[in-house]
Amino acid sequence: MSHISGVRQAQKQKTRQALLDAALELLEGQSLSSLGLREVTRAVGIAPTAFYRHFRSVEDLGVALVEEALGSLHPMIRTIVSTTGDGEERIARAVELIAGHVDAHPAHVRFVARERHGGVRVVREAIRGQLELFTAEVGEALGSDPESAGWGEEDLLMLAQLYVDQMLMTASLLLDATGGGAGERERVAGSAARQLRLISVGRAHWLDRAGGDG
Amino acid sequence: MSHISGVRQAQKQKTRQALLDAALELLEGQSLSSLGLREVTRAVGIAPTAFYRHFRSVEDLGVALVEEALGSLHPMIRTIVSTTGDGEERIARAVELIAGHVDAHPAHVRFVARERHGGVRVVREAIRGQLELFTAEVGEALGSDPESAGWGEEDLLMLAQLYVDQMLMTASLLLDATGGGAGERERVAGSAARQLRLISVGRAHWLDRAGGDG
DNA sequence: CATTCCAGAGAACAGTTGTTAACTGCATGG
DNA sequence: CCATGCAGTTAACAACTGTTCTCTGGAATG
Repeated sequence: MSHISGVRQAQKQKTRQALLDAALELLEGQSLSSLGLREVTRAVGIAPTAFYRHFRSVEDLGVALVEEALGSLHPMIRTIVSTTGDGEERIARAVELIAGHVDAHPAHVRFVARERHGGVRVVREAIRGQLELFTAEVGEALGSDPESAGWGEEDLLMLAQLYVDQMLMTASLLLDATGGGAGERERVAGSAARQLRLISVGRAHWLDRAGGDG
Repeated sequence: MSHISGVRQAQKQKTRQALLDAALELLEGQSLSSLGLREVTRAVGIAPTAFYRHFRSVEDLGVALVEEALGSLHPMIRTIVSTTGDGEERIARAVELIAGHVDAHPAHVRFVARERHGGVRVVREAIRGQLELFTAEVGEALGSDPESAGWGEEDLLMLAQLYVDQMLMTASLLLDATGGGAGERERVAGSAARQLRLISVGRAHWLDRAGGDG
C-alpha cells in the first residue's frame, strides 16, 4: 500500500499514458467504437494482453480519455469566464483562447466533438456529465456578474449551456478549418466572434421583453 | 437500357432500402466506422457478396444515408422558415416541428448528430455539404424578412449558421431526453425555446450596437 | 422462343479480432 | 536475502472481417 513509490508504479503510469496517447492518435481517423484493443497495443509496442493491466476494455480507456481531454479544458473555461474588460475585448479573448486550445490539443478537441454523440454509451455519458459541470460553473460565474441582475436561475443556465455548446462548436470548426489554410481559420474565428456578439446583445436586452418572466 | 422497368428494378430498390434500414438500426449502438458489411447483410438476410450490387463499401452506404436523412429534413426547414406569426409563436412552432421530426425519424437524427463529427471522412463531408446548403437557404429566407433590413451578407450567414446548429443541437438533446420520461423532454424543449428567444432578442437589437459595421 | 443480363448465392482466402491460460523476470516489502 | 506481487510475454482459441471468383435462376429484351 505504498502511496508514493518508485520505478514500478512510474513505469506502469508511463505505459498507461502511452496507451492513451496511441489511442488518441489512432482516433484521428476513426471512432472509438471501431478502435481495437490490439490496434492500440500494437501502436505502443506491447503485447495485446498487457492492455488488461491498465484498462478493462477499450470503452474503459475511452472514459479515461474523457477525463484527460475535458480536464485540460477546465482551466481554460475558468480563464475565459474570469477575463475582464468590455464585451468586445472579452469576446476576442475568448476566441483566441479557444483557438489556442485547439492548436495545443487538437486530438483532445476532436475526441470530445466526435464521441460526444458517438457510438459508445458510457463515453457519451462521461462527456455529458463533465459538460454539465462546466455549464453549472459557467452559470455560476454568469450569476455573479452585475449584468445578470434580475435573471432567473433557469435563464442563467440556458445561457451557460448556449455558451458551452458554442465553445465546443467553435473549437470543432476551428479544428476542421486547420486543414484549409490560414484564411479559412480566420473566417471561422470571425464568424464565431460574431455569434458570441449576437448572444451578448441578446443577453443585454433579455429583460427588455414585454411580459418578462423575471 | 430501360429507364422505367418492372419487377426487376423494383426488387433491387427494395433490397437497397432494406440495407439502408438495417444499417440505420444497427447504428443505434455504434458508429459508422465500426459498422461491418457482413453485419448489415446478415440483418437483411442476404449473402455478404450481394452487398456490392448496391454499394461499393460501407462508407458509400453512409453517404446514401446522409442524403436520406438530410433529405427528409429539408422540407421541415422550409416549413419552419416560412412559418408566420409573431416571434413567440414562431419559436414555439419551430420547437414543435423539431420535436415532431425527432419522433418521426429518431434514427435519422441520431445518425446525423453522430456522423457529423464521426470517423468517416466522406460522410462528414457529405453532411457538411448538406448543412451548408441548409445554411444558405436559411440565410436567404432571413434576408427577405423585413426584420433583416440593413443587415450585411456575412451577418445573415452567421445568424443562419447559429440557427442551423441550434436546430441540430436541440434535435439531438430531444432524442437523448426521449429515454428519460416526458418531464425531461419538456425541460429540454423549454430550454431550447429560451435559447431561440435569446437569439431572437439579439437579432432584434443587432444594429443598435455602437460602431455597427453595416 | 432464344438470348442476354444481373441480383443474389456459395465457397474459399488471408487477416483480423477479444479473451483465456500459464509463463517470466524484476522491483518491492518484510 | 528471500518471498511475494505484478507488468508484460507467449501461445492458442474460436469467431469474425472484407474481398475474390464462380455459379444460378429468373426477369428483361428482341
